[in-house]
Amino acid sequence: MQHRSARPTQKDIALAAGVSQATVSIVLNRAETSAVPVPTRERILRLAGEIGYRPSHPARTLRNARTMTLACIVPDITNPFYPGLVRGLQATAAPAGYAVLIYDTDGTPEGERRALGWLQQGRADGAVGMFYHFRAADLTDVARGNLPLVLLGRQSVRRGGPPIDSVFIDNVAASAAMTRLLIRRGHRRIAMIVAGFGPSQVRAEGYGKVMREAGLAPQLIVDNAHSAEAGVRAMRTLLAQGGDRPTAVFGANDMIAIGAMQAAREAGLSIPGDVAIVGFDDIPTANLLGLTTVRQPELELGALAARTLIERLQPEGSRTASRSLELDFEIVERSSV
Amino acid sequence: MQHRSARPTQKDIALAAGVSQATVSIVLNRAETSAVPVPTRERILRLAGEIGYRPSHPARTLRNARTMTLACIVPDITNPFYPGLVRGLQATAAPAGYAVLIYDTDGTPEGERRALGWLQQGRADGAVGMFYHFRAADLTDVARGNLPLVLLGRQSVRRGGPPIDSVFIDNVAASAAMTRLLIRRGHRRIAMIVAGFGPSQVRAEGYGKVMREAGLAPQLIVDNAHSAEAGVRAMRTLLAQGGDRPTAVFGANDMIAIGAMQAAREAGLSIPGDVAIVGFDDIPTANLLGLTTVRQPELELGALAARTLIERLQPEGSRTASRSLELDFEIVERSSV
DNA sequence: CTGAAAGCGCTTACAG
DNA sequence: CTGAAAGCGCTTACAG
Repeated sequence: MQHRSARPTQKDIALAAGVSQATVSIVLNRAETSAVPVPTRERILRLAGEIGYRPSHPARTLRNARTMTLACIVPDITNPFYPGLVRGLQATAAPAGYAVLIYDTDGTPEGERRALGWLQQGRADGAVGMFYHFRAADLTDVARGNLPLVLLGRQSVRRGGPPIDSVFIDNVAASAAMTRLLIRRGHRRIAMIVAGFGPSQVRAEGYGKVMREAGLAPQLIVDNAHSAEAGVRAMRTLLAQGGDRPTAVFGANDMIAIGAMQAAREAGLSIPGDVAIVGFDDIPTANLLGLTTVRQPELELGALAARTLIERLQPEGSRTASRSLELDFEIVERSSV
Repeated sequence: MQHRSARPTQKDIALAAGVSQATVSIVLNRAETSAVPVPTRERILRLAGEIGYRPSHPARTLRNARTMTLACIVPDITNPFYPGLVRGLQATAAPAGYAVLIYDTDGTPEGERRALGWLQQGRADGAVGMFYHFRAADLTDVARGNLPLVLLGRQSVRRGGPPIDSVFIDNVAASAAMTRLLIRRGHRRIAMIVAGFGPSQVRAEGYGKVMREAGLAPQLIVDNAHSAEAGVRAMRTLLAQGGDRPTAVFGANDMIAIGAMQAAREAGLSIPGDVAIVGFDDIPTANLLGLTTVRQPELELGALAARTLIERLQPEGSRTASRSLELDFEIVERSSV
């Protein structure tokens, strides 16, 4: 009962059909009916069905040097931005025959290193990933192993080395636009809550630029995570400033912004009456909470990343130079401003 | 530049070190220093480092008949309940050397069939999954292929066949408890919004039982998804009932409940003043929206599923009978009641 | 038209 | 102490 009924192989079919294993392989894989006489062909197909034959994925992988698997490397799968990305990725990958391997790096250098180690073992044919702690240069090793990489977020142009593509929205422009919106609404004391790494960096850049251009003093609160908890902590710090506290707070992502909203409400403040709060990403919750934010088209980003990766995996795919693919963002105004 | 620098293999190291490939394998894999003389050993290890050797995962998989991969099959990764589960799964799987493959079935029979097909190709050593359309009996084929399965949700006891484990909370008891809470708060007209499949079924059972015991008439609104959109649609239907409309609405999961909240607010109703709303799962957003709900410990469920699977994959693991592992739920009261 | 053979990169008995 | 060989399950030239 607990017995391992070994999975049937082509050899088993060949034995039953009285042909060679190679013939079985040909019948099962090649469309051209020409080679094998129809009766033999049909006998083989019938037996394969009866016996419950399934091709061995590991064997095919070794033989064909293709895993038919794409890896997706994310810092935190529980941040709702990423499941949307994964879904877009998978929706494009699955019809093309690719499975999706997920690595949650937890946003740590060790996690990212571990993910790269696995990639280098040939677990996937390509990867799309968001790295906080590695730059394109660090990733060249991986890409050199003939493993196409699509990075989320813009990358500096590299010369030489294997192509590394990227898909992204213009984070600097988006956070600049959001900052301008706040200024237009009359805000002068605008703080931004960021983490010291990852997407926070470019987003802080757009914010800082616009603030200085407007003659306003940027106020960055740096926490160590892109989470709601980080937002709560930072917001409490801001509120402790008393009378000088900002009238508007920009979270580097929606999770941070939502945490900030929570902390503001706990402190008895109304949004946007006492303080305006905005975020970045447009995760589903943002809509429910009325959070004004920057919409990133995560499904499209995932789908585009998958398409780019799959193109690279075509025979001629490695010929073209690195591509930087930019999608449009959108400022979504809701009730939190 | 675009050249494929083929990945180095044990053969390359052997060539450089002047030993056989088998010796390289032994040095790289076996702890016992005994067999190979220290200088040879060190030379091999040094060369392996210099040459940038990484074991080929596909080759190991074929040879060892183990993929070191666990599959996770979910109906909708964008439902925030599942990323938490995935995270718990991965946090336990990764240290044990297992990668996690994600399949989003979209809750459709085709999606589930495709996932099972992939499993049968030997892409993973085991799987934890939530199936809407297949029952344990349908899954026996997969399990018979010596692929351990951990189902999310209680399964009817099966006799014979390979063991299929399950991890779950008592959904019937949980929805019964939630329904009792609403009754205790004085509600009499309590409706439940469900999908016609998946976890909705057992949850509707607990609700119906308690309602009838209390002499109240159950009112089930059946939609075809466990999404916020489904909640919006169903809530609009309920509100169209006018004066007889329910004073409390129970969503079969939090997404549905959140949709219902949205529709209620759009209709100008206050929560819980005009209508109480409760959900099921306790996704992160529930906390932010003040939704009273049933807490499922998703991280623990994921971790427990991973541990159960990994135990099954041990040499003696297939000996024990099927296990049904129940975790405790918790009613989390917030402001929506 | 079909079979025998090589080989993908490993691990593991088995010889010497 | 180390090498030669077999084999995991496939695919693909290459012979006949």
